[in-house]
Amino acid sequence: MIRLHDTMRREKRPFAPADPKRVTMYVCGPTVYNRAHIGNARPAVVFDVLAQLLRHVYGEDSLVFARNVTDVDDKIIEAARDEGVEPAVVTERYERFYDEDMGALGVRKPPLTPRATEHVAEMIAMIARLIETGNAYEAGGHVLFHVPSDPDYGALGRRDREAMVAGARVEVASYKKDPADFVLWKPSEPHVIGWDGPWGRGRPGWHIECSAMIERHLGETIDIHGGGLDLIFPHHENEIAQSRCAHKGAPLARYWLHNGFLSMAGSEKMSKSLGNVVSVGELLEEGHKGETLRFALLSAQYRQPLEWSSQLIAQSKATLDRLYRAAGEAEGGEIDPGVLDALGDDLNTPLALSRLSAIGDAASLKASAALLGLLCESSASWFRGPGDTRIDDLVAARAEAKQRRDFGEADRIRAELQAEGVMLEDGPNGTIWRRA
RNA sequence: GGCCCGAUGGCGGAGUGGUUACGCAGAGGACUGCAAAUCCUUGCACGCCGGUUCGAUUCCGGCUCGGGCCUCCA
Repeated sequence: MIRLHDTMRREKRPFAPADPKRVTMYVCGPTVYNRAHIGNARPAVVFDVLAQLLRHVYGEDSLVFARNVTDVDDKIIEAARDEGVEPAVVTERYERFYDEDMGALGVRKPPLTPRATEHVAEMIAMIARLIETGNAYEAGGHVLFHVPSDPDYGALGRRDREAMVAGARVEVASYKKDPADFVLWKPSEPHVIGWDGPWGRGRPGWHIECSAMIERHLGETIDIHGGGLDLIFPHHENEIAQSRCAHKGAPLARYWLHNGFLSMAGSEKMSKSLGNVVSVGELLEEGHKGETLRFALLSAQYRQPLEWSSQLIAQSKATLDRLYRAAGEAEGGEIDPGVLDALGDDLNTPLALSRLSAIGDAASLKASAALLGLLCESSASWFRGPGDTRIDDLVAARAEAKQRRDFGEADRIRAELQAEGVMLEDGPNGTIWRRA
């Protein structure tokens, strides 16, 4: 049984898909205008684990999982202009980086990764419907969603209109009927990327992208919608309003999941604008393995805050080393019920990780860890990477020295290897080496 | 200002109305030529003040501190 925390109800409740043969999940993906930082990786990893769990419970082919790519956006337009290239050059480059970085973290690419630019027709159709239903209006070349037309607006973030208006820190555009109204379609100047629509040449607003792509690929009401905590308002709130109003009141999602944030040692949230970010690419270049980073991201339950630090990485590496030793090259085990239970309880990954330590059978350990996307490579490649005959030769020379009880020479070789990060372990079947 | 979340040992982090995980690091021991690895043992905690209770780290209230959202943001 799976229980999930639903942001809409602020409680954990049993998960029951509308159709167990077709479990639908949508997660907000990246806006591709720069490299992903480690905080961006948290939802990718977390929902990857959830996807694996759902596949395990409902069957490999029962999960319909989409993660969008936002490839039209003002940040992208800006980045492209700065570089003097077409937006597609920017988006293609960073989409590829995103796939590489997430791949390094063991994130399986979702079966559906719809791009916004390939769904403009669907967005236009949905906007037109919203105008027909009286939930949207055209003004000053823009099309805006009229928030007061939706009495249920604000349920996800528990926010009333007064609060939204009172707290608004933005200047309200003059063409808005209501300060809370948000853009569905905005005009594009001639030199800016745009599409010809019923309201002139323009481009879609951010929120309508997700609503339209969900409708197209998953349906009107989906089982799970995920994303970061900061998307609750306004992004998810607006998605909900658009979709509900376009679908005669049908709710957009049955369960809303939101991951908590990563912070840097300095305490504040990691964000691009604060500049306290560390990109996944940088961490990999520093020599950290993707799996170590993945383990670190899973060391706290997904809704809890997690402080990112070099110590966290080191602890994760040390723990993984021990697990890889225990797992060895075993194969074909059964998934441990304790691990399954822990994951089923709102994705309690730290508890699942602790259960891993208690598993005695190596094959079962490996199978259970695989559910978390861990211990997926062979123990040998984890510790040694590509073979190295020079090290093998030195190890053999040391074995010879030990044979003639020349421990001075043996220790000298060991120290030499240690200096370059190669650790030796003498066992009953000879010496094995590994990289630190 | 409004709304929301968190506070557990040296570090990470679960969980629970009463006997308090697990991992990392540390200490002691076994093993080893010495190490490493492994195994055994071990020390260390539930922010503050009230309340409810036979009993609270766990429930309730207040406080302090930290964080998030209210603008693009995972």
